[in-house]
Order: sequence, then C-alpha cells, then structure tokens
Amino acid sequence: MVRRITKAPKMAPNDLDARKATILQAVVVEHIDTAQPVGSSAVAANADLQVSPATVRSEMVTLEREGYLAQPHTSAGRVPTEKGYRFFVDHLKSGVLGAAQQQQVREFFASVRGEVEDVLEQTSTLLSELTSYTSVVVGPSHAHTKVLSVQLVNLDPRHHLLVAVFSDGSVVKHSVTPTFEASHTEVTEASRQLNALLIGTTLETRVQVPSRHDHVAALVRESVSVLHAEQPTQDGEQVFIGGSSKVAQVFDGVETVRQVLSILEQELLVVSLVQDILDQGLSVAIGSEHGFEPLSACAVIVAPVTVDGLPAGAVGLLGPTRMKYREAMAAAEVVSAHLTRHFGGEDDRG
Amino acid sequence: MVRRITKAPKMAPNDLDARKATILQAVVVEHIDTAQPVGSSAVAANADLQVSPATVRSEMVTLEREGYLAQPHTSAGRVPTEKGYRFFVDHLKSGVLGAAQQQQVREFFASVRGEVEDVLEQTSTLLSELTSYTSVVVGPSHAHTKVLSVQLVNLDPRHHLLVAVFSDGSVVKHSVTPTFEASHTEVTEASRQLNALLIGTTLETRVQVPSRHDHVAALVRESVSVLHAEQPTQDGEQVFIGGSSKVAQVFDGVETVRQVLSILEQELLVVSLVQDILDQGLSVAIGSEHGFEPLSACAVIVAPVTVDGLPAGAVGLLGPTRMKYREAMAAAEVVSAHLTRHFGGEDDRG
DNA sequence: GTTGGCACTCGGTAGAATTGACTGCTAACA
DNA sequence: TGTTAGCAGTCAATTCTACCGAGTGCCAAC
Repeated sequence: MVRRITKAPKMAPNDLDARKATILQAVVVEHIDTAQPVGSSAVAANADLQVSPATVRSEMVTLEREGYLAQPHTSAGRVPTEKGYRFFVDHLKSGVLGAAQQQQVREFFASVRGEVEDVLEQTSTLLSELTSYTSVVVGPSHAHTKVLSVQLVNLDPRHHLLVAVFSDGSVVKHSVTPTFEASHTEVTEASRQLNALLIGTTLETRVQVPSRHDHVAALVRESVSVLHAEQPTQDGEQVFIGGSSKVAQVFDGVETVRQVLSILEQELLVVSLVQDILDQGLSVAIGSEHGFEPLSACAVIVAPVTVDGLPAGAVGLLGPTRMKYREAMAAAEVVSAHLTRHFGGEDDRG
Repeated sequence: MVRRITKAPKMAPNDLDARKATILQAVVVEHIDTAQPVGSSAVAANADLQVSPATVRSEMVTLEREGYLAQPHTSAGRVPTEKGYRFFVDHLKSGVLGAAQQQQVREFFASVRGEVEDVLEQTSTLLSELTSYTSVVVGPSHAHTKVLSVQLVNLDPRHHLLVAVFSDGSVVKHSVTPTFEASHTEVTEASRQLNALLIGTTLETRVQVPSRHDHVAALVRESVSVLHAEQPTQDGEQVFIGGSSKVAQVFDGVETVRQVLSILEQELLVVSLVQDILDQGLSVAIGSEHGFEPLSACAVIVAPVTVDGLPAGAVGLLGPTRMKYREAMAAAEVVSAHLTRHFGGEDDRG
C-alpha cells in the first residue's frame, strides 16, 4: 500500500491547526473582554497573526461549521459556543495570580483563626473578593469521623439535648424528647452509657443498644437513633456561599439573576453540583456540561481541597460562561492549595 | 423623622380630611399595583368617590404641596412619597391572610420539628414563599441564658474543643490551643473545674478563675476567656434569610438589586437593622426611616417574637417601598404569632 | 492558499413626528 | 364656596425613517 505523504501530522477529530486555534482563542479572549461579537478584523489586528481579515473570515467559517463559534445574526461577528470555550480552557496555560492578590491571600491565611466553619466562611468571602464572582466553599464531610464525646444535657424534664463531638472538631446537637420524665440521675447515667457505647465509632457503625425497658435504656436508644438519623440527609456537608451579590453584576437579565440566586439558595443542590463536577474529574464545567439546566448560562470552576491526601471539600467559583477563566482558575487553585495546607499542617508560610 | 403610631382623635397638623385620605390611599393602592404614576381620572374612577377628575386634581395639588405625593415629571400622574406611604400604612386596617396561606402556615407549624435553628431557617423560607419577598428571621439572643454544661474535649495534645451548652438549647464551640501539651487527665480535670465554675452563670457573669501556674489552671483560664470573648461580637444573634432570589424579581435596576443583596450578605447589619426598627417601636420602616442609606429603596416589615413575654427575636420582610403592605404585614404577624406560640408552649393547634 | 475588493445584510442609532396620558388653569355653574 | 367641564400645554414614550457602519460571503487576481 502506498502511503500518502500528509503535510500535517494526523489530527484528532476535535483538534485544530495552530492558526485556527489562535483565531478561536483570540475570539474568546476578545469576547470575554467586551461581551460583544468579535469580527474578523479585530482578530486579524491581533499581533501574532500575520494574515488579512479575509483569511480570518474563511477560517471562521470553518470554525463555525465545526461548532466552535456561532453568529448571533448575519453581519455580526462571531461568539464562542460552549465547545469553543471548552477548547479555550483546555488549552489554557495556567495563569498566576496578580502580586497584590497573592499578597492578599497570604495575609488572609497567615492571620485567619478560629473554628473550621469560620475559616471556610471567611475563605468564601475572600475568594469572591479576589475574583468578583460568587464563590462556593464546601466543607469536609463529617461522614467518617469518629465520636470523641457524647453528652446528654437536661434542658427540662422532658427535653434533653444530645451533644456529640467528633474527631474533626465538629459538633452536632439534637433534641431528645422522650415521652416520660427522666430524672437527673437517669440522664447522667444515660450520658455515661452513651459515651461507653459510641466513643470511637463513626456514624455508620451500628451499635448494640440496650433492650431493657427502663428510662435509661430508652434514653440511650432514642439518642442513638436520633444521632444515626443524621447520616442519610447528607447534612454533614457544609457549604458557604460568598458574594452572592456579584450575581447581579456579572449576569445580565433579571431572569437569569433570579434563577442563579434561586439555585444558590438550595445549598444541597450546590453541594451536589460541585461534587458532580469533581467526580467527572473536571475543574471547569461550562454551560450545560454539568447537566444543570437552570445554570446553563454559567460556568463553574472547582478545585478540590484535600487533607492527608483525602478529599475534604472543595472551593468553587460561579460566573457567566464568558468569565475570566485564567484569573478565576488561578484564584481557586491558590486558595484551595492554601486551604489544603491550612488544614493539613497548620503551618502557613509560602 | 419617625412618627409614633398613636391614634389621636384630634386632627394633628399632619392629618388629612376624609376625601384627601381616600384619594391618597387610592393613589397608593393603584401605584403598588401597577408600579406606574397614577392619574386623576384613575382615582376618580374609584367607586367610593363621587367627584370628577378635576376635583381630584385640585386635591392632589394640595397633597403634593403637603408632601404626600410627588410627580415624576410635569405631565405624569402622581406617585406616593415616603410620607404618603407612611400615612397609608398608619391608616391600614390590619388585613387577614388568605385561607390557603393560613392553611399553609398552620400545616407548617403543625409538622415542623427539630432544633431551633432548623425551625427558624425553615420559617424564613415559609415566610418568603408566603409573600414573595425576602424574609429575615432573627433568632433569640443567647446573651442571658445560663450555662448548663461545659466540656473540654481532646482533639489532640495541643488542640482542645470547648463545648458549652446553654439553657436555651444553644451550643457554642471554641478551639482552645494552649502552648503546652496537656495530658488527658489534665484536660478532664480542667473540664471538671470549668463545670464547677461556670454552670448556672451567664456569659456576662465574671467568674473567679484560678491563678495557679499549672496546666489545668491555664486551660481553665484560656477556656473561660475564650468563652467570654464570644460576648461582645454579638455573634449570638442568629439570622436566617430566606428567598434572597426574590430580590431580583421585586426590585428593578441591577444596581439596586446588587446593593440589597450586598446588604443581605452582611448578616450582622441585617440583625441590627431589624433591632433598630423594633427599638423604635415600629412595625414598618419605609425608605429612609430606618436610616440605612443603601436600603432607601426598601420597606422593611418587622414583627417581634416573644417567649414568656420577653423579646426573643423577630421576623421581617424586605421589599420595595411599593410592597403589598397589608398582605405582607399580615403574613409577618401570623408567622411571628405562631413562632411565639411554638417556642412558648410547644402546643400547636389553632 | 492568500488577498483585496465589492455587494449585501442587518442591528443600532439618531431625529423627527406623533401619540396620549397627564396636568394646571379658567370660566361657568349649583 | 366648592365643583365641574373644557381647553391649552407639557413631556415621556412610541413609532417611523433614514442612515450608518460593522461585518459578512463571494470572487477574481495574485
């Protein structure tokens, strides 16, 4: 068989030659900047491309046919499609944060103190200030941490408060309201037994509860069941959303703003969105890629946070598809790295 | 200037004769409904007013001169001023909730379960769904509740978690990170001493801490100070905001939306806003009445929640100055009454 | 394969004209 | 004196028209 001499190396079906790539990237950059359709001459004016607008045009026709660009109407410039953005971010050389911002992040993590929740909440504010997009910080799951201490506290004879402390520093409280009046000593004894029973277990562990019919046993049974009931709701995932007011700046169209806000209100949804994207191994989900219909006008950037090499939450940014990917991705990465270090070894210099 | 809501039989200088009042009210109602300036003929068409548009016009001139109405421009209808709205709400006969909504509220409170925080959060969602305005629910202050239990839990030798349970069922946690490594027995002993020291006290109570130089005393000192440090930040006030996406529906102008959202993000601000309004003895604050510049396009409705006759938080609604006062006030009152009952005596029927 | 040139398309804008929803004023009327 | 109809005047909003210009696709020439 005679082999053809192909000028260009074989290209994967979805790949573009250098010039098309340059043109596409120029269109994306310009459109992100101006929010306007981009014309051939604007692209041609781009220094590192020594061709005329006419040439650019014919390339753009191809790019449009292949689905990277779209025309709002005849006689308008081109706008990137989802696929176009995808190509763009896939070929993005990772950016660095501006010096001032780096400084801001360093100072933040050098000075931040307090409980995990506070740190995460403040981090979400930081991230949103850095980028002027809405940020999402998902806290570590409490699923696998161990019980360090359980206590049943008497509020009044019929109301008790079950307070459990976990090895990751989280605290969970639940009302226990038996149908009988429990004496102080009974509550104390139940508390003692709960400790013996639960310390060192995780919420998944099934434990052997006493089957006796006295008050103490009943208290213990109800406490255990109320605590274990916590599990399936996935309530353990905390999420902190920062800068939701940015939504109004960054999206246009009241209806879009309303939809996005309304999603952000449903925090469980946001957690699962971020989780989904992470599970797909993505760091950016553009438009419909995350399969979340009401957020199809959005792009979501995520960066995982790990503790001891295990996933322990994530940080995310939510903006329009024409968001500043490079800067935003850099910010998310830097912040997630700092968080990882912060929770990993408390040592904060770098 | 804040006007008291005292009903004076004599006509105070700021009072209006019956016809002017009717006209003003018609303008307000119409404008709330249509968001448009209201003309004299629209008012005259109002059944219970047997006068011609010309008469209405001359009355409107007076109302405008007295500051109840304003004209966006010469040949437009009239729009209520802040003073006009104020007159309107002061003379509003309290409305009742629609049957369906009443039902909804009853069902909600009949079925709601769980911790105070959960109830409040869900209540804020309920309130915002009832009214389609953004709702604010302020939880009871933890300021005066007594310590029921304190516990110091070992996370690792250098990190301990102070967990305090209060008589109102609230739980507070704080890291305690001494500069030395504490043994397990030392932590237990500190925990015991803290209990002896703090149980029954409030956060305002100054207690006598041990001045010894051993580890236990140091742990106790740090724990006490960390717990008392909680106080000034007023962090004890919890606030739950529901339906922030409504902001986008209800206000027009991106900038207004952004401003309002941005205020809502600062939860402490919201708490103090609600508190201020309550302190002034108002149930509605219109426009600039609450003195909050960035919210001058808003009206805020508040209704206190009491437990045992003492103030224990509040519910609020935030909407545009042209909000549906009657319905919204009714909703706020009904919900606050239900909350009051819910926390008062757990008995929920009616 | 690249380019300049050209005809064409179509959204956006700027002005002018028109509309219509108001008003304030005035004179007549009860 | 209070009320009313009538009328002239104002001004935002709308519609229309003409036009501009950014941008395209196509084609012939290089």
